[in-house]
Amino acid sequence: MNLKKGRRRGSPDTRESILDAARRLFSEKGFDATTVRAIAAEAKVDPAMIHHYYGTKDQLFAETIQFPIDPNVLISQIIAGGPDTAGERLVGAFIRVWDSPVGAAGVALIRSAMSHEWTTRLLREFFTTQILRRVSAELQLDPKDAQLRVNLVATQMAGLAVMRYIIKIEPLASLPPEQVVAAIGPNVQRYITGDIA
Amino acid sequence: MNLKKGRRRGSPDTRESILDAARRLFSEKGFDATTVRAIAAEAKVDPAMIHHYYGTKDQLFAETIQFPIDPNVLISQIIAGGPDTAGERLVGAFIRVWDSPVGAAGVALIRSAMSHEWTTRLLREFFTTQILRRVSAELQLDPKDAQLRVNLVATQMAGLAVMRYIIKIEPLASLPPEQVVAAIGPNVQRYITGDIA
DNA sequence: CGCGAAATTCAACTAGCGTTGAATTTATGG
DNA sequence: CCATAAATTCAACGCTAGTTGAATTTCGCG
Repeated sequence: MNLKKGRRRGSPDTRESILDAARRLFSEKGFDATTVRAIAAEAKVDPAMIHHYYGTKDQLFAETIQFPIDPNVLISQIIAGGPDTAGERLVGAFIRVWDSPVGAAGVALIRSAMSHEWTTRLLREFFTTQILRRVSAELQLDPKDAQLRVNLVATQMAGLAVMRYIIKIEPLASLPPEQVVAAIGPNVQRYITGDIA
Repeated sequence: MNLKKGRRRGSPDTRESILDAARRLFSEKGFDATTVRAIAAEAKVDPAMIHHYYGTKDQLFAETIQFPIDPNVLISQIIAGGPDTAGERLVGAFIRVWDSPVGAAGVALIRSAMSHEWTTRLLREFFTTQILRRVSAELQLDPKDAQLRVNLVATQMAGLAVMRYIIKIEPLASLPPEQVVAAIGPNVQRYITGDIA
C-alpha cells in the first residue's frame, strides 16, 4: 500500500495535478465536504504535499477559484450591439461559458458562497464593483435604477445557474443553449430596458 | 459553569427550544458549519439532549426543514384568480413567506442543498412531484411545455431567494415587497403564460 | 409516600480533520 | 562527483466533531 519515500523519478507534474484534483472535488462537493486528504488521494499524492505547495486549505481554494470569465471581455461582447438585444446575448454568453469545462469553477464558487461568509462577500464585492459599475456605465442606464436592474438580472442568472448546473432539474438541465436563450433572454431584456417600476 | 444534574424543575419546553435553536443556526450558518454543540449551547442544554430527542444530527436537520407552509394552500391561493395574474400573486406569496420568520427554514434548505447531495435530491423531488404536478394540472397548461415553464419559474424564484436572502445584494435585499412584485411578477407571468419557444 | 419513568448532565470514546517536522530519496549545479 | 536543494512519504500531534452510557435528579402515578 505504501509508496516509496523520497523524490519521485521523472518530471514532476505534481503541483498541477493537485490543482486539478482540487478543482474537480471542490466543484463536485463544495468546500467543506472536500477534505485535503481526499484531494491528495485523487492526485495520488501525500497530503503533506498540499501544504508544501499551497499552504493551508483556504489558500488552495483561493488558487482554485478563478473567475470563469474575464468580465471585461464578456461585458464588451454583450455591449456590442446595443442595449436592445443585450438580454439574449447575455444569456447566450452565460450559457456558453457555464456549459464549458471552465464552468466548474463557477459551480464551486456558488456552492461555497452558500456556506462561507467570506466567499459570499467576495461574490457581492465582485458583483457590485466589477459588474454593476461597468455595465451601468457602458450601457448608459439611468443611474437612478441601474443598481436595481443589475440586481434583477443577477437573480435570473443565479437562478439559472443553480437550477441548470447544481440542482439539475429537467428538462432545463438538458435544454439546448439556443432554447434557453429564447426562453430566458426576453426576461433579462426586460430587466435591462423594460419598465420595472 | 456546570449546571446541576438531573431533571430540571418546572415544565420542560426543552424539545421545542432545541428545534428553535437548530432552525436559527442552520439557516444562519448552513448545515456543516452548525455544530450539535452550538445548538445545545444556544438552547442552553446539554448536547446529549439532542440525541435523546432527535437521534442524529441528520435527523434533527430533517425535522427542521419540514416545509413551514402547506404547499397545497399556497398553490390554491395562487391559482385562485386565473392564470393571467398568477405571476404577481406567486411572487407576492413567495416574498411574504420568505420575509417572515419561517423563511429561515427555506434559507437553511437552500444553503445545504448546495453542499449536500441528499438535500439536492430532496429539493428536486419536491419540485417535480409536489409543485410541478399540481401547478400544471390546476393551471391547465399545455402538458407539452408545462415542465419547462415550471422550471423557468423555479429559476427566477431560486435566484430571487439566493440574491435577496443569502447573498443580500442591495438594493434588492431591502426593497419593499410590493416593488419586488412589480419588478419580477411580469417576468414570472411570461414564464407561465407567455411565448417561450 | 414510594417507585418507575423521564429528563438532564457529565465524562469519555472514536473518528476524522488540517497541519507539522523529521526522515528519505532523487535531481542538479559547480 | 560531491554537496546542496527539492520532492516525497511517514508518523504523529492537537483539535473538534458526533455520539454514547452511566450517574443523578425530578416528576407523576398509584
